[in-house]
Amino acid sequence: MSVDAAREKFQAYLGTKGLRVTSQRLAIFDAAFAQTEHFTAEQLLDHARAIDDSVSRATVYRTLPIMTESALLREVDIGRGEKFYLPATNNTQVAQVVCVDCDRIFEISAPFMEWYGSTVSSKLGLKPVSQRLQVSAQCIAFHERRRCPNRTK
Amino acid sequence: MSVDAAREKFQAYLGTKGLRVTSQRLAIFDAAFAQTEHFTAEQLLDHARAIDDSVSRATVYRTLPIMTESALLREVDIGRGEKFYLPATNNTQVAQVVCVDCDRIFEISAPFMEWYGSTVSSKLGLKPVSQRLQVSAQCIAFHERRRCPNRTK
DNA sequence: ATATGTGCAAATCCTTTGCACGTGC
DNA sequence: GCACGTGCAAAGGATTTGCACATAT
Repeated sequence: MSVDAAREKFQAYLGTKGLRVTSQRLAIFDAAFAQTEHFTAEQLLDHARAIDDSVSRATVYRTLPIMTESALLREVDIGRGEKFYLPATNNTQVAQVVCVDCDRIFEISAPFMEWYGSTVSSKLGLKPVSQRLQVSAQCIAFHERRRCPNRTK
Repeated sequence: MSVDAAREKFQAYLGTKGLRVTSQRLAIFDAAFAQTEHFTAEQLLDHARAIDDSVSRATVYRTLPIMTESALLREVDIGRGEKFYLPATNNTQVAQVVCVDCDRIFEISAPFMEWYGSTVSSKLGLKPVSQRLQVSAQCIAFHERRRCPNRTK
């Protein structure tokens, strides 16, 4: 989905929910869809402010749920205090591999995850809503040098 | 492993690490191993204080990492703000199914998880450290009544 | 016109930490 | 004795919220 198509989807979603299209929400949207990596709320605030410096932290936090509910963003919680976000693709069956050396998050297709959720839930008399699979891992070759080849900073 | 064996393991672990056996640590240990369900730090504090009312919140938070490092407790983070703990079994390949209606956490054996972690990590040139698989699910039969058959409270 | 949205700062929640006193070894 | 442990209260970091003002529809 192109950024333009996504932006239209965002505006359409706001309309159907009786929510308004504001300059701040558009700035936050544009900032989010300019990202190529996972980002935090704080990073999103910085980028959104570069577009529209009236954007506040509160509005970022209020807009993120709207963008995840409308399936424009996917939220990734790897148990690190802060949550990460990513422009959503149509594939929701995705696992994360987190490098403990560089903290980078790799998204990996995990097509069996949904099957597993159904199998296990039905045994308990439950209906699966979502599932997450996360692997923590460390660099092999570079571990002794205390440096990760994936590290960018 | 019996509670007595676990308590000895705890004391042995403290010894090898140059840590001391204190009445507070023992009270926290006993409180933890008296639990049959997942518990939070706050709940553990309550139960530990019933055994030894000098136990403080700080000591609970300082003791929990010791008990997880020594593999006596397993920490379960389901992305709910607070972490849950459980006396550890020898099976670490366990997934969680969380009922969104009653918040109850079910532990399910997931023997393939480790295999998956290795497979995916090695493709990225990483060495798997740990993995977690969690399914959110809702009650089928009782959902319309807004009540969960698993709910205890 | 008015229901929604906004920025600000204070509040919240779980967890961690500095410090002076207490205690196992 | 002294290193390690403790309780208390304050600090911490991410997120949420109350309020008065602003604005999209």
